[in-house]
This record gives sequence, C-alpha cells and structure tokens, in this order.
Amino acid sequence: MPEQKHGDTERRLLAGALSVFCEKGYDGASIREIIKRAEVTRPVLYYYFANKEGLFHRLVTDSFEQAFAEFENALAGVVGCRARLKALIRVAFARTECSPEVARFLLHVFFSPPQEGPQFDKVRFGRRRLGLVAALMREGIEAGELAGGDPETLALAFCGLMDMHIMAKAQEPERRLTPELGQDLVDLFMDGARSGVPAV
Amino acid sequence: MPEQKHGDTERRLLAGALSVFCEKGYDGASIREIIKRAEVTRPVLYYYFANKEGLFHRLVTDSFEQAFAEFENALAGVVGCRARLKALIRVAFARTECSPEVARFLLHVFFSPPQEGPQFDKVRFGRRRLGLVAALMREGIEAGELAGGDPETLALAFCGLMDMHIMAKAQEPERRLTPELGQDLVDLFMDGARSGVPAV
DNA sequence: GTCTAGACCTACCGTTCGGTAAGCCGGGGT
DNA sequence: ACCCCGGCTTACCGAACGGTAGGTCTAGAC
Repeated sequence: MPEQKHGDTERRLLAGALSVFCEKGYDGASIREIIKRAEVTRPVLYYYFANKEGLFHRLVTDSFEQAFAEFENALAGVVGCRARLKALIRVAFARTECSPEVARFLLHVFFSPPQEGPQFDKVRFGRRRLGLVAALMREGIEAGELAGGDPETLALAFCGLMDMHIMAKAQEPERRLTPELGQDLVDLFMDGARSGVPAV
Repeated sequence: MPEQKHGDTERRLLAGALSVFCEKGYDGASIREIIKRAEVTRPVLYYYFANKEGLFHRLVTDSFEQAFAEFENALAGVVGCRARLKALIRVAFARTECSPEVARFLLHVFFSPPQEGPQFDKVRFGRRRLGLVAALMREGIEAGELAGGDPETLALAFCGLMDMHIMAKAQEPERRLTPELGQDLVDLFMDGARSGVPAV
C-alpha cells in the first residue's frame, strides 16, 4: 500500500508544479505555492525531489520525452513529406487540445530567457525537435517532393507556423486546434498562400 | 548640464535593465544586478522609476512602440501583398541584427507565462502586431493575390515563421538574419515548399 | 553669501525566498 | 514485544529580495 500512496503523492507534486511553473515561470513559481496546490507540506517535496531545480528538470524531461516519442510514433509507417507533416501536426494539436498545460509549459521553457531557471540546456530539447522536422524536410527534398532550400530553415518555418498556433491557443483558450486546421496549415506550408494563378 | 546627466543616467538604467531582463526574465532579474550594470546605486533607480514594475513597463512599451512604428513606416507606399510582407520582414530582421536584445526581449515578453512579471496585458501587444499582419493578409485576399483562408490564421503562420527565426538567432547568435533570407521566407510563405511539378 | 532643488549617497527595513533539523507515527518483519 | 523504516510533521534557518528613510553634495538663482 505504500507503493500506491507514494506514487500518488509524487503525481500530485508533479501536477502542482506543472500548473504553477506554467502560470508563473520558473523564478516566479514558489515552492510554497507548489506544495499548496499539491496539498503537501514542504519537506515532502524535498523527500521526493532534490530541490526546486530537480522537480523542474524532471518535469521538463518527462514532458518532452513523452511528446517526442508520440511524434516519432505518429511518423512510423507514414510515407511522403506532406503526409508526414500532417501526422506530426495532428499529434501536436491533439496533445495541446487534451492537455494544454504540458504543451504550453514546453513552449514557455523553450522560449524563455537563457538564464531563467536552472542552467540546463533547454536549447538541446528545441534542437532535437527541430532535428526531427529538419530530417523530414531533407527526405522531402531528396524525394523531389520539396523544391529545395535549407532543410533547417524549412524546419524552423514549419515549427514556427505550428508553435505560433499553439501559443495563440494558450493565450485565448477558446481557439480550437482542430485536426482540419492542422491539415490546412500543412497545405499552406506546402502550396503557399498565393492564389493559384501561375506566377509569371 | 543637469539635463545631459539626467538623460544619460536614465539611459544607462534602461540599458542595464534591458540586458538583465533579457537574460533572466522579469522575476529572475534583481534590482541589485540592474543597478550594478547601470553603475548606479539603488535609490537612483527609484528616483527615475516608481519601482521594478515601472521600469519594466517603460521598457516594454518603448521597445514595442518603436518597433511597431518602424513596421508601419516600412509599409508606407509599398503595394502588393508579397512586397509588403517582404518590407515587413526586412525591417524585423534588420532590427534583430542591429539590436538583438530588443527583439529578444519583446519575444520573451510575448511568449512568457501569463502571470510572470506584472499583470499588464502583454497579450495586447502581441495582438496589435498580429492585427497589422492580418490586415495585410486581408488586403491580399481581397486583391486576389492570396488564395483565401482566415486572415488571422495566415497572420499567425507568417509571424510564426518570422519569429521562429528571430528566436533561433537569439539561441545561436552566429546565425545571420540577412535580407535575402527574409525575402526567401516570404517567397516560401507565398509559393509553398513543394516542388513546382504539379501535384497528383 | 545664502537658499533651493535636483541628483545622488549610506544604511536600514520587513518580507519572502529555498532549504533543513529533528522528531512523530503506523505497519510489516522477526 | 520489539524494532525499523518509509512517509510525513512542526518549527526553524540564513540569504536575497524589493523598497525606503534621511542625509550629502553640487550648481544655479538671487
């Protein structure tokens, strides 16, 4: 029975910390508020985690690894650049809709000032995701599906297009990130915004 | 002569605050470090600004208003959606290259957690810029230059594509945001990433 | 020479922060 | 009956925080 209680308390702590970090950022979040939301006293936090930084680090890596794994799963077996991008954005949007805090949290961490919070390499996480997308772009170019250009630039553009919509939802939660919107965004990325009349 | 000294001290304070806020975020920035970089004692800060929040607010509004004005100037007299987008991104990239801290600062503020720092409406600033871009898109649609779709969605996509490159430069300063890159990004946005061969 | 006011200083305040020492308590093993 | 240990408690700590009281110094007005 201790097993059950142990896991539950830890989960409450992680949930409380996620919501506070998500609202106030690392430095703005206080241990006192985290334990309040987790309905736990202070030393309990230090029983489960080394310190504030450890709790934060755990939260970041867990959230990121799970999201990243889902991205990779979504791509398995899907062929074609356009279809793969659609699979990617579908998962990203679905995740955001069903657990907005996690998505927000990761984006806030990624976009936060370099020295906010612990000194660990948030940039590394951003780059891993970017690398995944850049690989898609490279495949697309080699397959002749994409016109060309720098794969990393294309990846930045696509991630920007996707993340900006996720951030927008964070700021106005009534905005819906539907699968259809995701598909439209990929089509926009692939086909461009200009009207169909042939340019020149 | 007091006039000169007065302005200089205030400028040093603003510059110091900008660099600290930019590195550590609002909550991570301490008054002590700001005054250290400004080479000023503490009460001097409170002589020029009401408090930490006032200093921050001044910095945000000044930076934003100047950037926004430059955007509007850049658009004056330019016709055609593609050309207007190119003018916009050229100014944004040029600003980032010549004063990276200001650009970073604004993006960090815009993307920061909702309750980090003072309770003022950072969302409002984001929306003003988005409104500017959305208006461009609306014009483009009405002029038949753009295929259609929701102007706000198009604006989000374009801002994402642009901001993501600015953030990327913030994280690896050796990345260059050249005018040519800006033009290429607009062309990417307009024409899409897919190769020219007709799909299907 | 005296006064005033703007620009700035030293020294201090109360609060909140992250973190810890030391002990309580209940259940399982022996 | 005993102990042990995992999970938790109350009570406390030093440090850093944002902010202020009150005095000093200098330059210009008269």
